[in-house]
Amino acid sequence: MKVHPPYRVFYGLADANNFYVSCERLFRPDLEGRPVVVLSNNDGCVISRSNEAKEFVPMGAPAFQYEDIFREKGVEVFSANFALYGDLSSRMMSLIGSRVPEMEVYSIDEAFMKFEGMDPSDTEVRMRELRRTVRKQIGIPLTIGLAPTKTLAKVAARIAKKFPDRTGGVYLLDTPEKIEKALRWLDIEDVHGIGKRLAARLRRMGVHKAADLMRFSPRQLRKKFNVNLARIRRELEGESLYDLEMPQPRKRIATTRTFAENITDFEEVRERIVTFTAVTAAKLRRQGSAANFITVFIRTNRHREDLPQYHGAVTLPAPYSTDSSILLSRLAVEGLRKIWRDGYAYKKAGVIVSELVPANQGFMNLFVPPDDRHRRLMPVIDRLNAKYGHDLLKLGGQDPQRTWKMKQAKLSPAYTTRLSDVIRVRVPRNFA
DNA sequence: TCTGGGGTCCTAGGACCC
DNA sequence: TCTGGGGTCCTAGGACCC
Repeated sequence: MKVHPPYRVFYGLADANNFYVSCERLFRPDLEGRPVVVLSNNDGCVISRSNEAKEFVPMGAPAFQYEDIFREKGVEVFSANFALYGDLSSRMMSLIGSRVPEMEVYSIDEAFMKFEGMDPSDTEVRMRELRRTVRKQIGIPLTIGLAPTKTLAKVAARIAKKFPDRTGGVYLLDTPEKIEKALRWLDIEDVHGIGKRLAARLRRMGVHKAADLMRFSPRQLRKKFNVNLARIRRELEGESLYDLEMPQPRKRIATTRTFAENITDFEEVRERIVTFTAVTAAKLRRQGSAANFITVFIRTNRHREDLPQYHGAVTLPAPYSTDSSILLSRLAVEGLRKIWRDGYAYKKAGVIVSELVPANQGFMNLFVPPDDRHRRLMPVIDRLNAKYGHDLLKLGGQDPQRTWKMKQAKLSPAYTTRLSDVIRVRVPRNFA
């Protein structure tokens, strides 16, 4: 059922270009026009690439396999600096939010917008202004797509990004003709919600472009694949099914890490698990939730076929809904003891809390009263950590020396969030 | 030697109930 | 002898996203 114009509602997608790389370039303008990549935790794999680097580094590439190429091509390499990216992201989002009627922060570098009852070409003009403002005030280059549905706004943004010269970084998909042309151009795996697996199955059925999906009715797609693909098809035809979403509390919160080295010692893993739990509990408190279950897992390096493999996981119920670092850590260590097997080289571990409820109206277990002391202690810990840094207050189970560290060989300074890292500008005496 | 982390939703299949 | 069928809940695993 094709939806015809005039479209009353338009969705916009504002998408930062190569966001992490753009954040690094902000303080290193000399890197403009040069190949730059940002690596994941532990300097493991490539998670952001400048346009120049995209030519020879695939997304997700293991960094150690590309060291020679980085050297040859003169690629500037950065360890991920999430404190910096998070801070720039929230500045960017507040600025965007102040310039549009409705916005949904979709990810660290993307926001959906909604425009109702407005003239699309006026909106386009405003989006070009917004793009300039963000570039000027935050320093981050944006791409913006506008269309009658969220899925099409993604398509529009992709076109704007692919043809910056012709679009000026903003593209409006506002007529059936333009939409059809876009869908004939767009590869099926580039449709939002269609991943590698689904794309492979679709291509085997002769669906190579987004437009080819229209040969199947939503009912057929639902039957052969799933409801989601049926919805995607309808959205691609201009029928809006996905509205802006308001921020919801997380249903699960996790802290997991790959270790820089293999660990065989129980005490070392236990210390990390306690730290992961403390971090998780702090995230829990920040969103005002309490958990009913905690999952702990440990695993060996799955890429090492020459070593014996083991993956252990266990989920334990809390005696009552809790956000206490102390109680959750106790449970986590109890779980770790259950899954621990001597003789393996552990490479990764993590903690996940689930079945979250609002902290102030948690389900009470009549037989195990919540420990009120923790309830008063935790906010104190959070305030002190916020004020003096995360390493100040630790639980008994954490190593006060913090003997372990992520590998972060190429970390940039925390320019915007740590006073000692703020850039100093020297102004000549006779300036201005 | 070195291969990320944090989320969401959907589906299939088993258990159980009436 | 006849061996139903629908609903619900739960879980594991798949698929997807950035």
